[in-house]
This record gives sequence, C-alpha cells and structure tokens, in this order.
Amino acid sequence: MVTRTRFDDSDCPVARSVDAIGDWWSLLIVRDAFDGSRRFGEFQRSLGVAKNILTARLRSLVAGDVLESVPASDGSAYREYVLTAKGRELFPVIVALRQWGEANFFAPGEPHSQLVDRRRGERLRALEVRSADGRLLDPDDTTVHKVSAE
Amino acid sequence: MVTRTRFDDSDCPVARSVDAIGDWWSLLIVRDAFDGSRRFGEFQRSLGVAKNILTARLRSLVAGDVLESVPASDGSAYREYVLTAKGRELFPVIVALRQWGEANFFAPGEPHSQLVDRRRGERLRALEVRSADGRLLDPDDTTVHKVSAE
DNA sequence: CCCTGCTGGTAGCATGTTGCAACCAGCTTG
DNA sequence: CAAGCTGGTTGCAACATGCTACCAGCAGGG
Repeated sequence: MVTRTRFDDSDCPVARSVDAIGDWWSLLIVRDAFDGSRRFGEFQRSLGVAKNILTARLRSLVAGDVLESVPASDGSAYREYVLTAKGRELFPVIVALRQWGEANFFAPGEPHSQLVDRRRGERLRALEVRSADGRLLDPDDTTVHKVSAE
Repeated sequence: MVTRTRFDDSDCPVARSVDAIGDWWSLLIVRDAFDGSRRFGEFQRSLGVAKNILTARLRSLVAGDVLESVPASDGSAYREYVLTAKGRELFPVIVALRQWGEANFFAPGEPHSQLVDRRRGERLRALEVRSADGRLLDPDDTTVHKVSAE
C-alpha cells in the first residue's frame, strides 16, 4: 500500500487530531471559518485554492464533524459551511499557531493580520500551559503516561 | 507550477506556521522530540515512518530552525536532533492538538497516551484563550485586524 | 585487526495526491 | 429569458509519499 499513512488508530491524541484535520488546507479553512467565512466562494477567494481541492477538503471536514453544511442564511438555495461544536473547540489550536507564527516569522513592524479582542481591540494574552493546580508548565515539567484503562 | 502551494509570504501568521511545519510527519516528530526522542532511530521506530521521509522531514525542520543537529550526548560519533528555542515554543500547539484529540476522538475510558504534570502526575488544565486583561474569550469575542504597519 | 551488527542514511520505482484549467448544471437577477 | 454567478466535476501532468533494497561509517567482541 502506498496510500498516505493514517493515524486514526494511534493511541496518541495528537496523531488522531493530525489525522482528522488531514492537511494544512483544512486548517486554513477552519481559520477562515473562525474569521467569518461561510460560503464556498468565500473560502475559495480567500485561500486561492483550486476548487476541486476545496471541494474535497470541505467534504472531509464535514465528514469529520468539524464543519456542517447548512442552508444559506440569506435565503438563497445555496449552502453554507459552519463550524460545529467540535470545530469551534479548535480555537486554541488556531490561536497557538497564530501566536507561534507572529513570534517567529515576522520582522518587528512587518504588517500581518492580527487576532484581537473585539471589545478592546487589543492583542490576546499568550497561551499558557498550566497544571491542574495552576502552575505554569514548561515542556520539561510534563511527561507522557500510557493510560491502559481508567 | 504544480508544486504544493506555499504560504511563506502570506500575511497571516497561521499560514506561515502551517508552511513551516510543512506536513503531518513534522508535527509528530516535534511531538516525539518533546517526549524525549533525540536519535534518528528513535523517531523512526516510534513513528514507523519510512527512512527517506524521515530524513527529508528532519532536514526541513533543521532548515526551519525548529530542530538542530548536535553531536550525540552519549559520546558516540552519531548525531542527535533536539528542539531549538523556536521549536520549544510549539509546546502550546502540541498541547492544544492533544487536548482536542483527547476530547473528540476517544471513547470514555479508551486507553491513550496522556500528557501529565510531572510533579503531581495529574492531567493538565485545558488551554484557555484570554484577553490582555484576563477575560476568557470565545471565538466570537475576537476579530481579525489587518495591521499595515505599527 | 577482522567480522558482524547497528546506525543513519541514499536510490529507484510504483502509486497517491495536488494543482491547474476546462467544462457544466442549477440559481438568480436584470 | 439571457447572461452571469455559484458551486461544483473531470482530465491531465507533475510532484510527494511509501516501500524495498542497498550501502557507508561506526562499534564491539575475539
């Protein structure tokens, strides 16, 4: 078999997530969905992706219950793609990638799109990994357990 | 051109991040690196990836300054791959993906690897997106600004 | 030093996936 | 009712992925 390796049976949640999002177009589609895009054409113009690819990605995101296809809100006969509850839970993932990109791929002052708090127009606080009792954690402060059953 | 589309000149930090990490394997390599893997063979056994693919991914991660290649710590003549500072900053991304996967792809009680606080052995707190002044934010509480120069 | 195995790759080939462009059917608006 | 939008599908060419075989340098025992 030469198909792309799948990770949907891995016991690592990271692997299953990566498998579900499928590819990077999918993540950018989700980003645009958070940003308000709903229609096929909106995604297509925003991303510049080929339409057949977009079709395939939207289908797989719908199949994976990240997006759902609903009747258009403007009353026309077309359809719209909106995030499901599961899809909205990807918000921290997108924010984390955004903050990593901002910190590492832009020169100081270089123009870029920025996610801000709507109420005050300010940048967001950097994401923090914390323990159950609230201590700030570095990678070294954590370890991976195999949980066989609980 | 039929090469995979690149996003390294996009003005969206999410797109540049996606471009830098490149593909699924890369993210799993980074996950393993956080988990303590250092040697080519460790990554290869852990991921089950073909060696030519692993070679290419390691090279691109090194080129992207996510990993660096250093002399082996055991004194042998081989090399090891360790996360750079930039690579360690991916920690929230991995944690976010892990939490999303845990919440959405495992039946209750289904065995899976789990990231825990080393000191207390407890699961981590869920990541929270917060405003600069500390309010908890939903996706709807945020909006994207184009910043032309600042 | 010599043989054997381990480590970390490279080379070649088959297949899958991506990207582009062309095409098309159903809306919908003047 | 005709022209253009919307949301696709199809075909083809190029590239990426996966598998297997191969191979060079190190390591360790005898």
